[in-house]
This record gives sequence, C-alpha cells and structure tokens, in this order.
Amino acid sequence: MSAGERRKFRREGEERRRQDLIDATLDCIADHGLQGATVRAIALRAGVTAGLIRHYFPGKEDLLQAAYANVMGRMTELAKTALATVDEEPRLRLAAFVEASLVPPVVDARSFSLWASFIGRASSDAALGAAHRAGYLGFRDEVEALVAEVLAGAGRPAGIAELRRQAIAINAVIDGLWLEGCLASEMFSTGELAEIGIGSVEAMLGVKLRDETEVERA
Amino acid sequence: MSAGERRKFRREGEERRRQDLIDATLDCIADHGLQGATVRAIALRAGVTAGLIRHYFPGKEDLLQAAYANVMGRMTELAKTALATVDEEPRLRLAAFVEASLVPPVVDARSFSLWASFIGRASSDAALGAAHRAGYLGFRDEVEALVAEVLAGAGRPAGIAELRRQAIAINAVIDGLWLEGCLASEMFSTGELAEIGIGSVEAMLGVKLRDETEVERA
DNA sequence: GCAGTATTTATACACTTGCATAACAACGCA
DNA sequence: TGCGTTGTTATGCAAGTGTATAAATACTGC
Repeated sequence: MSAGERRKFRREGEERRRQDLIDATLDCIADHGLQGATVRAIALRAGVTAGLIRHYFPGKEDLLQAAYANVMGRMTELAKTALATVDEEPRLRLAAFVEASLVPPVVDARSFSLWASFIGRASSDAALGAAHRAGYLGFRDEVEALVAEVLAGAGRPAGIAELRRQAIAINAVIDGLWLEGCLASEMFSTGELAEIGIGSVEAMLGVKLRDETEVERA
Repeated sequence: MSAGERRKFRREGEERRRQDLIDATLDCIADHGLQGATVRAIALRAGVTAGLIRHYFPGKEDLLQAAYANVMGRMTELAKTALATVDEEPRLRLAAFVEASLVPPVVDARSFSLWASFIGRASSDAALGAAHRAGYLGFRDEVEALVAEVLAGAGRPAGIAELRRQAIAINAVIDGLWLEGCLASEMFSTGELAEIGIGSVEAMLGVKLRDETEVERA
C-alpha cells in the first residue's frame, strides 16, 4: 500500500464549515458528554482532520462556546416561534407556549444531554453561567408578560410581586416536566406532559386556558 | 535540597480512605466537572498520591461509580429524613416535604453541580441511567402516597390516574424550583422558593397545606 | 525491640490530549 | 491554461491521562 496517498477534500464555505464543526461537536457531546468532545473525535465526525478546527476557531474552548451559543439559540428560537405562531387570545398563546415546551423536539434526549453537559459546567465557568442566566431570564420574562395578559383578560389583574411569583412557579412546572420527559420519555404517553402542564398552569392561575370542550376530567 | 526525601504518611483505615477518596472525587467534580476529576487531582485533594487510588478501586471508573452512588444515597437519605421528622397530618407532612426539598442543603450549588455532571452521563451510560430512574421513581412514589393521603383527608379521594397526574405535576414543580434555586440562588430571598412551592402545590391540589394564619396573600 | 505485612509512595510507560507547523492541493482569477 | 491564495491535510510535540510495577515505610503482633 503506497503510504504517500494524501486525502482528497473539498473546500466548503466558511459558514458551512463552522456549522458542520459545531454540529459535530454537539453530536460528540450528546453521545459521550464533554469528555467525548475531543478535537480528533469532532474532526472525525465532521469528516475533516483535527487541524482544521484551529483554522476556524482560535482554540477548542471557543468552539465549545460557539456550540453552546448554538444550542441556546435553537432553544429560544423554538420557544419564540411557538409564541409567534399563535397570535390570538393570551390564554391560547400561553397554552401553546406550554405545549410547545413539552413536546418534541424540545422534549428530547439529545437536547437534554446537551443541556446537562453545558449546564454542569456553567456553575464553574463564569461566561457560560452568564449566558445561561440571560437565556433563562428572557424565558421567564416571556412567561411573566403572558401571565399578566392572561390575568388581566380574566378580569383580575395582578401586582408585580404576584406576577413574579406566578412566572417563577409556571416556569418551574415547565422545566420540571421537561426534565421528566427528557429523562424518561417512555413513561409518558404522547401529549400527556403537555396536558399535565397546561392543567397545572390552569390550576395555579385559576384560569382555564383552553375551551371547556377540550378539557377532560379524570 | 536532598532529593531522596520520601513523603511521610499515615495509614488510615480502609473505610476512611475509601470515603476520603470519594469525597475528594466529588469535590473535584463539583469544582470543575467530570473533566476536573483526574486521578492526580483527586489524589492531591485527598492528600495522597495518585497510585493509592488503584489500591482501593480497580480503576477510575469504579471510583466514579462509587462516588455517584454516594451522592444518590445522601440525597434520598435527606428526603427520607425530612419525611420522617414530621409525623403529623398528611397536609403538614407534604408541606414539610416540599419545603425540605427547596431549602439548603438540598438547594445548593454543589449538589446541583454534582447532579448535572452525573446526569449528563446517565443518558449514555446504562448503569447510571438505571440507578437514576430508580431513585426518581422512588421519589415520585413518595409524593404520590402523600398526595393520596392529603386528598383523602380533604374528603375527596382520587383515582389512580388522577393521583399519578398530580404526583407528576407536583414533582415537576419541586424539580423546577430546585433547579432555579440552585442555578440562581441569589435571585430568591430566603424561603421564597419553599413558599412558592407550597403555594403552587396548594393551588394544584385545591387544598390548603398550612394553617390559614400562616398564609400570606400578595 | 523486631520481623512481617500491606498501605503508601515513587517512578515509569503507553496512550491521548490540544496545539503548532509545514507541505499540499482545490478553487478563483488571469 | 497556468498561477497564487488559502482551505486542508499530515506530521510532530509537550503536557496530561490512566495504569502498572517496584521500592519504602508505617503499623501489627510477638
């Protein structure tokens, strides 16, 4: 076998390559955690050689940060889309928001694996921590605004403190159900989590979010 | 400086050493994630040299598993103690359970860091995943039993499906609030999370858990 | 005190890691 | 077509990884 065979390759656009590398990084992390995200493993998955990574990113650290930003971006984007699609009553928009957060692809083992890997490091890494907090607060503010509209629409507007409290609680239910769904998806039937989520929010707010005809009582 | 100085050491009991190594491992993980848990870093923290680890554990993997079991053990132990201390009305016991889950030391950055580090790997590691699921189900069953008692005590016993649903939802609020508290403890005043948690559970169940005099309305 | 044991240290080894550098070749443009 | 640019590969290196092994020393029983 002639050893001097040099690998064939194609030149891809810069944006494309960067995204490919980021995707490969996320694949590695989802499969084997941050430990599995070595430059060589990433390069292998991206179909390039390790050295190329440093041509697009100053160092592995920067690639990881870019990957994290990518994940956060997709998640918030998903949530925003869910909010934007329904432009009707606040009640329905809140319900849609809750539901969107509790069905695939948001509830998904891979997403969770990525989230856990990064979040575990956000505790010790200041930059990651700040990025996460920003995303979280944005999320909660969204919920709070929605809750304000819903309560106002129901004829019982709430004060600042009450709003904050409700937003925190609702956010918590969503997060908790999301967690359970990601960790043990096969324990829940399709739509069950969303159903429970919406029901819980209704109970907490004391407001029906859906039409009465849609509500089932067990 | 004479180079032939050999380090002084003391012989500790086997159990003590194993626990020291496990504690050191958890410290490393809490501080810098699984990546920071190298045999040398662990040994340094435990005040021994790296080789000793392999005298007590067949390999690093086994040490990590032992460490994980240790964490899980402490957590469930904490929860059980919280339940055992209050032996009064179901309502009060549920309230105590919720509160115990939402104040230190359960709500704690270190605990969370450990949880996140291990859980991230539980997705890909079958053994870790099974261990986690067992712990989670035990937790949820506990909640479900408590809810059953509370509802029965309130004069409106619930069916299997309703109980399951409530347990899932309540568990979710607790988890979600726990998450928020661990990730951004400084955003919440003392006891605020517990307050919100208990209030949410009350709303979801439609049952007051505490005496009316303790309830504050915002 | 003294010998025996096994805990603990020290050292070494093979391997992986991220990173640096030079050679190469694919593509754009004349 | 041919040439320069630079995206890409290939190779190498120093530091760090888990593990294996031998030497040393603290403790136990006499």
